Amino acid sequence: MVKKVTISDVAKLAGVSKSTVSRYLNQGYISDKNAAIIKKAITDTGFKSNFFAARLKTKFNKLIGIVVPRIDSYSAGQTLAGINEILTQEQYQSIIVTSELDSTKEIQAIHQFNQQGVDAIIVISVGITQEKLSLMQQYSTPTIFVGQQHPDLNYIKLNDEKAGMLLGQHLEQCQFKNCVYLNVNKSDKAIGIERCQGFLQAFNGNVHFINTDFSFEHAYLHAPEILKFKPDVIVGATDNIALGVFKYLQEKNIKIPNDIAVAGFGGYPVSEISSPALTTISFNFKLLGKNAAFSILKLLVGKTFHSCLEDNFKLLIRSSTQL
Amino acid sequence: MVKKVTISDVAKLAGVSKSTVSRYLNQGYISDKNAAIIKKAITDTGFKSNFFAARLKTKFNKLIGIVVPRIDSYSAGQTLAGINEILTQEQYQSIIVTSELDSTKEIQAIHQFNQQGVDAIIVISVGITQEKLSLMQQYSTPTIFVGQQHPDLNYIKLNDEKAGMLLGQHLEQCQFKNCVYLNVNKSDKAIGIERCQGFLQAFNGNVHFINTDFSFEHAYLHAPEILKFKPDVIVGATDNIALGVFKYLQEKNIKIPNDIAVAGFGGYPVSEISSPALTTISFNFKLLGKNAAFSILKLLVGKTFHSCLEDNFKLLIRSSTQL
DNA sequence: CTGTTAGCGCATTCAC
DNA sequence: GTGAATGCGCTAACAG
Repeated sequence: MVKKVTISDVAKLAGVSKSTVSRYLNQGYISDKNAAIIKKAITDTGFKSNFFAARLKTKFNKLIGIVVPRIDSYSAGQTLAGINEILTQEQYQSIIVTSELDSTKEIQAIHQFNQQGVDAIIVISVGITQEKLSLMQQYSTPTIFVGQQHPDLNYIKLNDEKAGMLLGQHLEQCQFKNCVYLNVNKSDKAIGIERCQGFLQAFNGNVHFINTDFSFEHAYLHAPEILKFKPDVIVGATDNIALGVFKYLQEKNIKIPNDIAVAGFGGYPVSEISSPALTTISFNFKLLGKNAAFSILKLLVGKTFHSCLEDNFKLLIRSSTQL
Repeated sequence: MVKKVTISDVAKLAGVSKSTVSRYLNQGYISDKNAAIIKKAITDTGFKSNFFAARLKTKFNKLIGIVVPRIDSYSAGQTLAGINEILTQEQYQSIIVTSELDSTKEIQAIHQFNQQGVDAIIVISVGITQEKLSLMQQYSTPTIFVGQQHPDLNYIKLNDEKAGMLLGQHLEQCQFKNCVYLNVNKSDKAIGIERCQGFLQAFNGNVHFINTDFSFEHAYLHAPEILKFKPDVIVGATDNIALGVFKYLQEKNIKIPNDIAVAGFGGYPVSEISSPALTTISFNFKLLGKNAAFSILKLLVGKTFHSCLEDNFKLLIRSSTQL
C-alpha cells in the first residue's frame, strides 16, 4: 500500500522546495529546468494535488455544488453532461445532490452546499418559492438557477412559454379542436404554467386539463380519464407523459394520429423510436447545461452575468400529429 | 460579505477552548452546561464548520468518488440513482467523474480520487486492464468495480454470461438460424465477451459479428452491412444498438419480426415503446447501484465483502421476436 | 526565480 | 471534562 504522495514528496524527489512545486502547480514563475524536473517527479510519484488542503488555504476550491431533481432522467442527464463537459475542461469538480423533485430537499441541499463552502452552486430547480428567495439573500456563494426564473435570482432557462406557443401553433394549424393537456403541478412554474400558457396563447380549440406527475407510469394509469373528453389531440407536458398515453392508446387499439393525435415536449430520443414517431418540441438540454456552466464560471470570476431565456429548441413535426 | 466565523470565534464567545467546541461538534465528552453555552454561541455567531479543514485533519469525510462512463445514459443514470439513494440515506456525498468510455480517463479518475482523499471509490468500469490492476495495488482507498470483474478486485456486476444465455435460449427456441450479433469492443469484457459467449453457448444457428460502439447512431449507420448476411434475427449488445437497427429496418420497410427479428440487452424503457416492442434482457441497474453502495459501505467499516455476480435481470419476450 | 517561514480551520493526542 | 500543543497538505508572503 502506497501512502498518499504529497507535495513534499514531489519536492524531495525533484530536489526543490515545496513552494517551488506549488508554484509549478499554480502558474507561478519557475525556471524551465525546474519545471521539467518537477513535471517528471510528479508523474513518477503519481502526485495529485489534494484539493481539500488547497481549499483550506485559498478559499477557492474548484468545487461546484449541483442540485438536480433526479439523476435518472433524460433531461437531467443531458443537462449534467453539458455542465460536466465545461466544468471538467476547466478543471472543476462537482458534487451532485438530488432533490427528488422536492422543493424542501432542494433548499436543504442549497443550505448544505453553502455551509460546505463550495465555490458556486448550480440549482436545477423544481420551482422558486419565497423561502428560497430569502435563503439566497442570506448566502453569498454564487448561485445560478436552471430551469426556473425569478427576477431576484440568477437564472438561465429555456423559454417555455415560447416553446408552448410553438407546439400550440402547430396543432392549431392541424386544425385540432378538442385537446386534453396533461400538465404537471403548477409549483413547477416553468412547465406547469409558462409552457402551458404559451400553448393556450396559440391554440384556439377547447383545452381540458388533467394533472400528472412527470412519470410515464402515472400518465399511463391516468389515461382512461382522458377519453371522457373525446379529444382529437392529446398533449403531454413532457414526452414521458405523452408516451405513457401512447402506450395506453395502443393497447386500446386507438389509432394515432387518425383517431387521436399526440404530442409532447422534450425531444427525448425515445420519441423518435415510438411508432408513430412523436411530434415534440426538442430541447437542447446539453447546451443548456453548458451555458449554465459557462455562466457560473463567469459569476465566479466576478464578471456580470445576465439571466436569460434560451431558445435552444425546435419543433419536430412527426407522424403522431400528421394524418 | 459576512466575515468568516471559525471555531475560535465560537470558543471565544463561549469562553471555552477551541478543543471543547470541537468536541461538542464531534460528540466528545463535554458538560451539559458548556454544551448549552456552545450551542448558543454557535447560533449567535452563525458558525458553520469548515468541512475542508475538518477533512484535511480526519481523513474521513463521508465522501465517495464515483467514476462513470457517461452521465447521460440510461444504465448510468439508473445505477447512479441506486448508489445515490443509499449513500444519501447514510449521509454520504459523492463526486462524480466521467470516463467518457475511455479506460485511460478511468485510470486518471481513480488516481485523482485516491489523491484527493475520498473515503472510497466506486468505479463503473469500462474494462479491467493490467494497468488498472497494478494501480489498485498501489492504493489503499477502498474501491469497488461495478460492471466488470477480475479475481484480484472487489467487484459487483450482473452475470452477463447468464444474461447472454437467456436470450440465446429464447432465440434458439424461436428456431432462428442465421443471426447477426452487433457487438461492442472486446475491451469491455463484460459486454463484448461474456455476454456474447453466453449467447453463443445457447444459440446454435450461424452467428455473424459486426462491431459497433454503444450508440444508437453508430448502429443505425452501420446497419446496411447487416443485410449482406441475410439474417433472420439481429441481436444488439445493448438496446440502443438494437434500436438503431430498428430505425433502419423500418425505413427500409423491412418487417419486424416477420422479415427479420430483433432483440437487445438492457431493458431500457424505450424498448417498450418501440413498435413492435423490443424483446430484451431487462437489467435492474438501480438495484445494482444500491448493492454497490451497500458493498462500499461495508468495505468502509472494515467488513469483508465478497465480489459477486448478480442475477437481477429477466428476459422480456416481446413482439420483435414473436411471429 | 527560489527557499524559508507562517499559517488556513479543525481534530486530536496529551497532560491537567 | 477541559485546555495547550501539534500537525493535516498546501499556498502565500517574505527575503534572498
